[in-house]
Amino acid sequence: MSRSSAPTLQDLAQHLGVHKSTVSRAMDAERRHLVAADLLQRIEAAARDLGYRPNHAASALSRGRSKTVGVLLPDITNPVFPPILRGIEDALDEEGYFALLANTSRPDHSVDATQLAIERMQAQRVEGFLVATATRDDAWLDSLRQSGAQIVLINRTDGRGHLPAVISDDMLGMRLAVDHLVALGHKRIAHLAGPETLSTGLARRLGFEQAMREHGLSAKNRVAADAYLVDSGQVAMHALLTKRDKTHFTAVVAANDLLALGALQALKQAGLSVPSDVSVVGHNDMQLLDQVNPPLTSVRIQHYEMGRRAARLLLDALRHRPGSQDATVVLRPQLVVRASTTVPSSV
Amino acid sequence: MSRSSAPTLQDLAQHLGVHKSTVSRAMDAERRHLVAADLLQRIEAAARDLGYRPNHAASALSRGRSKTVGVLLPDITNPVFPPILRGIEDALDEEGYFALLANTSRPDHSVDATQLAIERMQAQRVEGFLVATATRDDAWLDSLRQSGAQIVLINRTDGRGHLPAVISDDMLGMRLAVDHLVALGHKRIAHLAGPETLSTGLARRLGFEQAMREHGLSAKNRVAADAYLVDSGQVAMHALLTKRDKTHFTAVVAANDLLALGALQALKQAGLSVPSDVSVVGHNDMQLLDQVNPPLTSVRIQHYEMGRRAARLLLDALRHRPGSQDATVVLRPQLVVRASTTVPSSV
DNA sequence: TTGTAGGCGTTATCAA
DNA sequence: TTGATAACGCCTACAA
Repeated sequence: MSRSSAPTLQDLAQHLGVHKSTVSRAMDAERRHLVAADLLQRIEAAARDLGYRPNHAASALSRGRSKTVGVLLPDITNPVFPPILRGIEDALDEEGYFALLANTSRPDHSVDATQLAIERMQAQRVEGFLVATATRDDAWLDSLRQSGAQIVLINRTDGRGHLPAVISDDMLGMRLAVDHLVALGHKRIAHLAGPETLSTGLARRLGFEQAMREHGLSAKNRVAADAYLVDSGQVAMHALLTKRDKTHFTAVVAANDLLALGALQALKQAGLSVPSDVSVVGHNDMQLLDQVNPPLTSVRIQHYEMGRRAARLLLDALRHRPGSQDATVVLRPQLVVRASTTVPSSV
Repeated sequence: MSRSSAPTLQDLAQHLGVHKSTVSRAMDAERRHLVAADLLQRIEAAARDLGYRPNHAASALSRGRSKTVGVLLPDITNPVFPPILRGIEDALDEEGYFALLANTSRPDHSVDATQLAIERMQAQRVEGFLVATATRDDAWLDSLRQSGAQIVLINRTDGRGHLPAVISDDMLGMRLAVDHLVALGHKRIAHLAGPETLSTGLARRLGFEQAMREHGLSAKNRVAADAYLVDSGQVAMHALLTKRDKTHFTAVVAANDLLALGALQALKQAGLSVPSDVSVVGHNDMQLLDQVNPPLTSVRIQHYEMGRRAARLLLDALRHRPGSQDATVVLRPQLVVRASTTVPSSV
């Protein structure tokens, strides 16, 4: 009597002396009302007793929906992504979906990890893609889209802006940072920019320039880091420091927290102290930023919400719900003031 | 001629005038040699042309393997888990597997999130589970195991130690911390313990006690935090400070980095400075710990390796490979000395 | 070396 | 309200 493998609809049906179609109906919330109330109860009881578990693979095959979406991240180990992923999974969870994750940045740049990941995901018949790895010139995004895949971008947009996306208002974020510094009395403010291959790098640089312009200040003091990494920030800051004399600026707005941390190190090495000599502002407000030395003023981005909204948008599209298709959702950042910014010492 | 949906083996076969079984064989590395070389070439070419993608749901149904494993984490947002997950995914990736992730700690403790996650995963027919959420008295783990599921624990063990697990040597970790402090000249060392419902909390407390005993020192100075959180650490440290006079100890070994950060805050509030008044050691060496103030000495755990090895162990079990089944892999931690520890000031 | 037939567990469409 | 039948796409015998 002990079955070696999991019981099926057929087993249940046989056990109850009804047809499997009936049991199938009983299992589906949408069609449960077509089944007689008492029979329904017996079926549910039997399902519990025999420990019935629906076989997703069979259902996926039959209805052509895998209840699965692909998520492309550079690297979950980068502190901005965990909250985004958590937001995605919470939203997917509500509709019974799972995320298939791929970390596309690999130590060995042997093969195109992105392409491989996409192929594996397509074999799994994911119903759509959430992409947090877009650069401004990704060809694969276009061809993926043209193959009919549903896509929602997160945090970054592609070059054309053709794809639906959920991002943070990067221009606004930079304005908040600049306004804050100007209010403190700063006039000579430098920008530690991110890579311009990423939409965030570009948008934040533009945002910085515009904000400075609005205050009638020069935005010439700039370097770009080649990646959003602490080391890159340190190198870039160092370059900025040696390029000009040290007192050429009294504050630095970094395009990203990791860059800001690198800047902190470079400033320290140059014998400058933060914030008394130079004020520093980061971007993202990632975890533990309140514990560093000094606690970093930063532009807080709604990472969790970004993931959640993106997943919702994708699910809406999959259900052919009206939901703001082909829309770009722009979330509002917020300045978090901590100890790394203060009034300029030497005016 | 344009097909609306993805081409199948059947489509390919028809296109080539062969039978779908032949095409099926050509697609499988294990049985490819049974197909004539020239035919194989034509099949591969056609597959490329038509853009054939294997349908995973169909193959999963047919062979009863989903190529998917379930991963249970408390919360990916906790900084210890991203590297573990990355290790898991890198290992799974190599064998064509995907991870289905569930964050079991939810703001609303409405229903048992773990139970729900497991059910959803079982419906997806995951082939096994990687569990990083075990407490020392989890009943569900036993019943899951008894239902025939393959399980490998990560970072924490269950109470009985019946299940295969990959953990860090917590006793050794504490000894490294204590030895370091004793070598610096500390004699009165306190322990900021973690919850004893978790195997790590217990093992680290025992490790602390044993290490102290080996040095002929008293291990009486202890408090336990109720969770591995900064706030809990602060509260617990505060309790320890008020319970006795402040100079009752010259160093604190925390069971976890977040607790150590909380301790840092509590000490600061009490007007004590680290490390000149009190030395502090953390555990885990999570990211950015080198950026906090002061940079924290900590016991580094091989998180990435832990995830990777656990996933490998599970895959080995699934393949019925000999692989050290039912074994517990214990990884070696390493002390990372930074600025939060120094010689005791008042001896 | 290739073809045939049947089944994996579920859902959809009809018919009763 | 329930039952019968035929897919869904692939895989595994077994036969040719």
